[in-house]
Amino acid sequence: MHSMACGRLSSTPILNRSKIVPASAGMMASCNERRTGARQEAAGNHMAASVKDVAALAGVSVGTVSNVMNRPEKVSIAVAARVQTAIDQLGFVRNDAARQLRAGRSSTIGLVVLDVRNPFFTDLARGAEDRAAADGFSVILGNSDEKADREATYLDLFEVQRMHGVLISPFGDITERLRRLRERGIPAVLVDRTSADASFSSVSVDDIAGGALAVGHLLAQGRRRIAFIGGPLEIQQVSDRLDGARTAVATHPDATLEVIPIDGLTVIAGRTAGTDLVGRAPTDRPDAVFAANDLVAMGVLQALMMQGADVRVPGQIALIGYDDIDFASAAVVPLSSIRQPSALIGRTAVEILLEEAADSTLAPRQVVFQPELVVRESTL
Amino acid sequence: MHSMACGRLSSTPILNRSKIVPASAGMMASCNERRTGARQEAAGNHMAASVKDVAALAGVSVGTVSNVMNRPEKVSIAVAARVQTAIDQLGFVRNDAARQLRAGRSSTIGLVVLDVRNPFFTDLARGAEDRAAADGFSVILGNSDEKADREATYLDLFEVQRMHGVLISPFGDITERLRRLRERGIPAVLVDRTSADASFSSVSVDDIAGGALAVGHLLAQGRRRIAFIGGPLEIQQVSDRLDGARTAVATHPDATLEVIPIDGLTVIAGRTAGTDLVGRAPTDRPDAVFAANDLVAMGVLQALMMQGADVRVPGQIALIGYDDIDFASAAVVPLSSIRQPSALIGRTAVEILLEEAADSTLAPRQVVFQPELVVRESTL
DNA sequence: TCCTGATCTTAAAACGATTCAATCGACCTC
DNA sequence: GAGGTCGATTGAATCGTTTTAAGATCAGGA
Repeated sequence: MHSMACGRLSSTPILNRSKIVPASAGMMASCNERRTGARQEAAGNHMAASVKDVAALAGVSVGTVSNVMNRPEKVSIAVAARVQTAIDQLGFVRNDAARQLRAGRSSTIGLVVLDVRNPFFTDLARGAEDRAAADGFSVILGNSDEKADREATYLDLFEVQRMHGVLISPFGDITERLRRLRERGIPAVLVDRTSADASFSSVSVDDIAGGALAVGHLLAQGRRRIAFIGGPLEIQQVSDRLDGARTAVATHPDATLEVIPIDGLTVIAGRTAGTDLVGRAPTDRPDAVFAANDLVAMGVLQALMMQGADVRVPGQIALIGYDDIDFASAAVVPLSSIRQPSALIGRTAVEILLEEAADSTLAPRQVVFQPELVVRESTL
Repeated sequence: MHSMACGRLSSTPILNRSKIVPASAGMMASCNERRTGARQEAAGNHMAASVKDVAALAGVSVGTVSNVMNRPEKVSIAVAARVQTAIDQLGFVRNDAARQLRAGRSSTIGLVVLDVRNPFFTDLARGAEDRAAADGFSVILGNSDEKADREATYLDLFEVQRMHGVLISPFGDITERLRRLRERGIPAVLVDRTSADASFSSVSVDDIAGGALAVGHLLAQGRRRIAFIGGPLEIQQVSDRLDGARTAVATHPDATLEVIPIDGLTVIAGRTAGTDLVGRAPTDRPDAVFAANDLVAMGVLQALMMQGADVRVPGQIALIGYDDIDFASAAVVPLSSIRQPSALIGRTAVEILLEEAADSTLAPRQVVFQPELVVRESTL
């Protein structure tokens, strides 16, 4: 491990069938290393100062130094000032490991999300961080990437670190694992998912309401021949959104709902379904499409707007997505969508977590937020 | 903090001018809370077991228990088995705070990235995690979101946690801050950026080469009237890519480079520039476009492929982007792009970091990787 | 003067894992 | 059987902070 030579490391594997040509032929990822002659000032490492050093410099006891930092009201202003000066002078920074050891647990909250690239989760994380910071807690973020082993690795890490608590959008069934954490004094709150047996608190969004909201909007715009494009239906979120769509359609006697299943929530799958619509006789087409998420919606939009396709959005077909990702507003025709209150979910989850961490006898709670409709050009 | 009432929390602020309609009128984000009657099994919290408990149960000393976990070769098989049984039986999990306190520093590496939504950084993080795990280290991820205060908050956290080391794609000029960390024994390695005065190791990608690679490919495809769309040029990455483009064009006496500046690397800006091209007389149009990144390229593509526009890609205009984001391959016309070896950067950075953590006298190194060309339909 | 509080400060005992010098056996050799 | 060697095991010291009971100092009232 100590002899990393330039170019010895293997390159990233190629992920698809595209032709790849490295910049300098012969090496997948060649590298160029430069070493500066300057070396670090020898032994600048003057052993990080401890409370003991601060106490000595300020001429007080270590207990007083601790009080200055944690309960300033217990110490006279004169002494506090003297200690503060010493702290600044030595550049003292508290050793959190020692603090945690004494405290019995960390003042950090662990958050594991399914996909850190998804703006929903980053916004959620932001909300959690903000709320945690207000009470002096930090949040560290783990990305399970929908892989059980990665999820487990993070939970292990959080356990040895004796985290204050854990927020998680679970991938598999991990209630057993979470139960064990709770026995150790580490509470957990589920985000974006509900706990099957309600044994853990959760904060989630009502996807059924979201589906009803989307289709209700299409109906309110005068559309009647609705198509739902999404799948696979095994995904809870997808089937919930479809259920919502059904309930909305049921309120209009003359409205119909066509379900067009696809095999994944991707742009490509959406485009395929969209191309299919383009190929139909105009009278056979729906006059509105509800896509299970924004990626699918963008695929559909691409197909409809393609050169040669004679379908106008929203003229002939109104289109609405779900999730309100950044790209939704940057689409050729800005996309209407359903937005989830991501940051609010994060904030609320932290709030509940902190309460449970403070009082482990609290009964679990299930909080369900309602999504919001974002109207843009694609449904006007 | 102990009395969170449903609905008391304020909703997320609205980010753009879109019309927003909440699902249930009157509340921006209404919520629905359910409380289960069941309460936690009283006092299941049987105080987490410590080495002492394990030692007692196994009938050995604490030192031996520690040896079983950290230097199994120093302990007889019989005793090791006995201790392991005790560990399993008690569900013992090491308290990392105590371990760290004794060790003097954490076995965790901190990583701060500019934008956690950017696949480049998540791939980089993945590479870093994998490499770190191989040596028994963990990586925790912080998202500075290009905000100096968030960046500073993470560095503070890493300092009190006495991290083993820090990887960072810096936002502002933080060499002073990093120098302080280094004095405390926490080395830092810059990723995706080079250190101005070479006082820190860095692992980055050669954007000039990337620009040359992109345009070289266009020229090799027989294109001669190249346009570069990107901006603002103050961004180092943008101007480097443009410089690379210039050097490539200079190798062909009959090739020309038109620079079309835009005010941001967004889909919208790209579409505006693209619409401009569509408006030109066909003979005034370039026959190839190099967009400063994939978002811009997608905007350009949208404009060119729009209903009514009579421009074919790659027929009339070849198009290449930069970064190879997921969307690039899912575009209407799959987009050629320049890929950076993200995971490799992460791996290498960890490798260097671990070396420097082991030997603080090592001179800083600058490693520069070469990007790769990914050819798809848009340039064929 | 002495006592009573009030206020501020101290010293020592935790917290839990690691480490290292010391000890203990067991076995071998002379 | 004494001395030596080697491996396995022990136990006390250690890391840096927080906490707490006890101590010190001072002011004011009896």
